[in-house]
Amino acid sequence: MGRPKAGEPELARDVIIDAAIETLKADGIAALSLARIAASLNVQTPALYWYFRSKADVYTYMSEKIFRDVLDSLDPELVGRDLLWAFGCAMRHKQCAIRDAAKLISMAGVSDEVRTILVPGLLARVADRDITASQARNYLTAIQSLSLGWAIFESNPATSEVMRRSGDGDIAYRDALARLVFGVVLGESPAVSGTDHQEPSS
Amino acid sequence: MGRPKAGEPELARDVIIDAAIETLKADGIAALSLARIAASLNVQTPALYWYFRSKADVYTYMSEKIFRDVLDSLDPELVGRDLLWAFGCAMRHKQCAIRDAAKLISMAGVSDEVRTILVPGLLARVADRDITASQARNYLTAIQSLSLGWAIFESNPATSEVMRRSGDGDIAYRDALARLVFGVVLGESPAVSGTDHQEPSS
DNA sequence: ACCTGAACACCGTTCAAGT
DNA sequence: ACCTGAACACCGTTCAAGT
Repeated sequence: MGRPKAGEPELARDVIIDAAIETLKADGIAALSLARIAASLNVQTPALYWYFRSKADVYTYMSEKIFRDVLDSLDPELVGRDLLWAFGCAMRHKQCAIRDAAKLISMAGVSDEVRTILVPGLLARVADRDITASQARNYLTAIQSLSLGWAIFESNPATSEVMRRSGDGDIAYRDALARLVFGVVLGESPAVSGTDHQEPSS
Repeated sequence: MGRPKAGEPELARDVIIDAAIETLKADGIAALSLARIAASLNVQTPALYWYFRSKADVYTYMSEKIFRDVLDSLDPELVGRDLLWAFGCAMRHKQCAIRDAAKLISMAGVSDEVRTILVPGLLARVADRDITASQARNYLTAIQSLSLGWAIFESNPATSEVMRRSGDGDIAYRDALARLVFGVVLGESPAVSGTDHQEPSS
């Protein structure tokens, strides 16, 4: 391993992205360098430039992969506010599962796939009976903003100390999410099929 | 300039932080290096290490300065939800005024001053008649998360293209903020003295 | 006390060269 | 087509040395 191959290639875009996300999980975004990603693949750093144009490019596709995983975890039956709620829960679930995922997303660009296919597809499912296309965009922006900001706040040890270090962070998040999505003011979660996230069926 | 001084010092923590924020405004966070900050002060890079322990330290105090400016812009009479609303508006106003302010905050640490004085002071003012201390923390977390995430989303050119490129971003933000703070579902801004931000009176 | 100059390890990126 | 090795500019950080 590590020497030029004459057979099938050693790397692939998916392999690199997966390794990058594993490195992110393990060491956080501060340590996420191309050198470390390459080292985890037993490859020299410039090898990555055959598959990606820049480090920013790697970030973009890491972000796409995370977003796609979130979408895949959603019940395809869901529409409207129920879909928004499930999306908000799944987004938070993913950000808890991958360390610094929110910071990665905040630094990363948006791929063509996400911009022209995934987001429009999601918006189309959200725009149901009583939600216009414009409202769908606004709701989605609010939910993504809330989940992104919340994860970033929680990742800061000083902040999370201020903001209480018990297990009620989830409750507080779901409270805020419910206010954004359903307009309810307090307490009981709305009646939603699959109030938690679902794993992809594949 | 640039040579060791025998008189009063050329630098000071405030001067450095101000120069850093000006550099941030001008060139964005990607170009915010200690070398650039030092160059804008006609000083060598290691000089900054006399005043700050690390680049992270500089970031922390840049963030503190921004937070303090936001707090200073608030009407000291405000309490409870009215204060939360004004804080959410002022936070957004500041993030619009300083490029990449949200990304800076998301990367920066929290200073002792912010953690032990400014935030507790704000929380004490928020916890009014019908808001407990615990609810105040949760509300504040939600508002800071929303404003932070919103600014980050808007800063991404691809995202803001998807999310409509008209001037209604402000309306959408205030809508979401109103749902978080007051629980109202749509439209009219609540009756609040000073629905916009105020400049510091000093 | 306050700042410079030189040095170090690390990084992203490019590119000729190997297979 | 796919990967290495060497090189470049830049970065954060340390530290002895100057005033």
